[in-house]
Amino acid sequence: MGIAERKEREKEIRRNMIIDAAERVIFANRIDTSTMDQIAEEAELSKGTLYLYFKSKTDLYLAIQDRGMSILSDKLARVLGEKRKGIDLLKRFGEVYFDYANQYPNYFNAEMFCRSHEFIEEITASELFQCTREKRIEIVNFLIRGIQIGVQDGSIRRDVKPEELSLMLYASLNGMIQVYMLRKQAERHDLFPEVTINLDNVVQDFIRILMDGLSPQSLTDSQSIYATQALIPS
Amino acid sequence: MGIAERKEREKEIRRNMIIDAAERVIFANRIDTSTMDQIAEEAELSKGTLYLYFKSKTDLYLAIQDRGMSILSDKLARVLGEKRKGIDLLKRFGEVYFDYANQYPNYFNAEMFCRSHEFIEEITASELFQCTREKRIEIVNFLIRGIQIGVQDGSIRRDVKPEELSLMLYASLNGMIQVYMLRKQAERHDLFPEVTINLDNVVQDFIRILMDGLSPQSLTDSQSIYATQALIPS
DNA sequence: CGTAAATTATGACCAACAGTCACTAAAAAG
DNA sequence: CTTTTTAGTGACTGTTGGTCATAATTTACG
Repeated sequence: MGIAERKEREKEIRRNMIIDAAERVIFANRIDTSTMDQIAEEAELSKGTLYLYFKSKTDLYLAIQDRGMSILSDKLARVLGEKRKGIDLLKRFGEVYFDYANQYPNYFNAEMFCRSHEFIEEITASELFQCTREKRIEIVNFLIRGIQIGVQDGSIRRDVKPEELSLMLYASLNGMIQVYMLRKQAERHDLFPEVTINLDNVVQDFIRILMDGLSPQSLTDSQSIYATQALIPS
Repeated sequence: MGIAERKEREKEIRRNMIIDAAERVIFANRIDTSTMDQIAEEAELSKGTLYLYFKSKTDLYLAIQDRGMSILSDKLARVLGEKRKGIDLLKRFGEVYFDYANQYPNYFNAEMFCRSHEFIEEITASELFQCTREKRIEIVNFLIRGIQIGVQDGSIRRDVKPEELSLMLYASLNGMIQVYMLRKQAERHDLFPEVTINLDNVVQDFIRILMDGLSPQSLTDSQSIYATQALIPS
């Protein structure tokens, strides 16, 4: 039975080599200007072989995204390990996500691309999509955990619903970073030099404003965001 | 010289008919599965003619996006006309943007698509892009105006920088609505039925949390988001 | 008018590219 | 050594964005 296992391993290695080649090609250009022929050449394989390992070009990009999600998930897991107040955990989550996007802009792009195509049949059907989806759920669960901790230790207002708030944090920060990345790119290309915003602080400041909105003291009763008290999971 | 003017008008009309046809085709499917041949047939013109009016398929989509931006800009201008406290203006801006996205999901999609391709040479070079860019700047200026009003009437904390905050509001809400739209779509297709978040409230709640973060009372001095006091434009 | 010039429209054609498949090569099984 | 299974190949196909020589229509002008 050793042969089957060895073959399995070899297949995995080859698969990863293809992804490596795809990253080299796609990250140097863009997904839409990279061709499967280029990737095949970079991988020193024929095009047909790529299709033995990936259903489509999109599927291959999904695999790239998946690598990114793994990295991000690991980083966030480490944060959750730090013993902090809930609100500080959330802040750190935000900062870590931002750092990640800066460190791996190409993975962040892949994430954005895949998400914007998320509900296209082709993608939803892919196994890889399911795989990434689980990672994303894991990430959201980290957030939820942080929120629960914050509600219990009193650093986060008690009227938030963890599931909803986690979505908000993820989605809004996502939008912020997206715009941040675009502007950074514009800066690099010297487009729109008339715009002079200190980009590097603006994401940080956004995180702080959001955290302020989540602090218990920010809230007068009349402003309570929810009509009914949320059930706080134990 | 009346002939030149009439021709100009006729050209404009034909141009708009092409955009109409393109909307019918693209909104019924998606940009990437719609072909120029389909659009040409829908417009009852030959494909070559489309290229007399638009440089490329993307350019045509840019024109569609532009329509959306006009609608949005008008809506926001109307809000600014209402006499309200600054913080309430911002809240209304957010709600109006959200309503807009619900009312014209296809235009919102176009906006997202075009923005994600914003710094590709082909797009930046287009006149249409410049046109839309001006509208977007206009929109951001509405926000800035609202923030300035709020700072002056005391409904918004004084330490925010209007230019940066406007970017934050736009970008983060954008991210929120993006995710909202995707989830809505998932709901419609009955994907992931295990996720049970009340989507319709989550955007509203997000806006409220953000507004809480912007209220003057939300801030203790030690939490001041900016190390140095921002210059408040008169 | 009628004819030349300019404008507008056409659709056959081209190049690029994702994806396929009949065939070959290599490895494993017997 | 032969058969069977698995892995890999690259010429080929269908589709599509975009082009261009040509045709139709409109305007200018003697």
